[in-house]
Amino acid sequence: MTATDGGSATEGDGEAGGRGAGAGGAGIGGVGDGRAGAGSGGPGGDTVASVVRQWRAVHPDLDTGPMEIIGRINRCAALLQQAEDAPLRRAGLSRAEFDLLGALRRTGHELTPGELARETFSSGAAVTKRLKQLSERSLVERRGDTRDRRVAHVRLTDTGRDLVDGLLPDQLAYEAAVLSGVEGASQGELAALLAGLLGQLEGRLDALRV
Amino acid sequence: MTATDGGSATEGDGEAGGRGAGAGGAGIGGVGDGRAGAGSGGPGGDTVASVVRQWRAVHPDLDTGPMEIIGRINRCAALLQQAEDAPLRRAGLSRAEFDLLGALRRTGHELTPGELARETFSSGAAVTKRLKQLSERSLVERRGDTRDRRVAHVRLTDTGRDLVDGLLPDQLAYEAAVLSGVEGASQGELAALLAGLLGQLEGRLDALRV
DNA sequence: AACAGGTGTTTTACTCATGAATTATAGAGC
DNA sequence: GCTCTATAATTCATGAGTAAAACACCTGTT
Repeated sequence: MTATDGGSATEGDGEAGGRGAGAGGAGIGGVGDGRAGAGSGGPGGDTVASVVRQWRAVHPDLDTGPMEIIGRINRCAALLQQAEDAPLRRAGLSRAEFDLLGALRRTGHELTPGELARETFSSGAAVTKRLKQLSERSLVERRGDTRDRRVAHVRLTDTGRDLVDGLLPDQLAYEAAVLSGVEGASQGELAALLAGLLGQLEGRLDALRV
Repeated sequence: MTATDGGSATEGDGEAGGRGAGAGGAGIGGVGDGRAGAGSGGPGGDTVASVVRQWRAVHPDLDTGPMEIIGRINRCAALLQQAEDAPLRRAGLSRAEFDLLGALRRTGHELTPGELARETFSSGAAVTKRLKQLSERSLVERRGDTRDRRVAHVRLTDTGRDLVDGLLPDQLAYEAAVLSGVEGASQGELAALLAGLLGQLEGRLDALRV
């Protein structure tokens, strides 16, 4: 997120912790958190709307359209990340750890550290560290490949599997509650529009990485 | 983002930073980055869709609806954050730094460090550090309050103002390019739906923070 | 005037994630 | 068999961000 976006992302998704973790900045938006003084999103507007108004007052000639989408996505992500992990924290897991366990659970088979890194969108170093901690907690196990001794295979222990399976319904219920303010039909539209955008982004980002 | 979300946020968002910064994890999604092996989003679907399919295969009884929205928001935010800062990096600024400068520019007046923290959705300590760096680069200046000597007032230097004004059009053009794959009418719908969601989140999150 | 309590900012200690370097291994070409 | 290159995982050094402690200062009360 950038100052143009009126939102913050965080630090990292799943991943970025140092930063991450941190929730991103406020973006062009630099919107603040709702408690913010400046753009508290007056009557009838979210904080991004008020940031956009500020920018338009200063630069009336610029097309602020992109901010209204990108800023809101970043801002929503930042807020959701704070909210989202309540059920996880009760289980003593970080989001990144749950992501890793979830990747193993949903694929249903062993994964190598490299595959886990790609799957969870994080660096190999981060995966190495998480695997160490998770295996100390006996949630995952590693075994070496018999043919290629460079590679390891990671799988969930029974305990790990049970933990994920127990947590998942809580997490989904929590997320459903977070979204409950949005009408059912709108939720469907939103999901569809986001799918379109995401498809474009996933296909094109490399090309745009100027 | 959590494993339920099929997306990552990155490296941090406005607020939470530690986390952040990193590009978040892949969420229940743990979707990977598009280059990921597993859920490469086969024909006709983004990566979140394929993650959702994996979860449904394993837990057919669960309602995966929330993942399709939250996962995509997180994943979009993660990808946008990587892409977004291309113009910024050319200027030698991080997003967080640009957010801070942008807050000063768009409000049009001096802000205290505390106000900047709220405005950019980050911690006071982070603002202190950024101000130090930005003032070493002569992009901002501080002055003490005459009445209350605890507080400082920060303003853009002319150089800082010019930098923001020069960067903003590039940043907006870049964001417009990123969104160009989405039809104009859909962009409007998307912005409106996100505004609705964000309004809900900003109003309700405290209540949900169980 | 002195104190108690509160607020704004900075400092400190720590965490987490990254990229680059490192180690160990595989496999192709000669 | 030996060398060269590529790949998988781990370790190392660094940077960003946080929370909490420390500081500095204000303000109301007695």
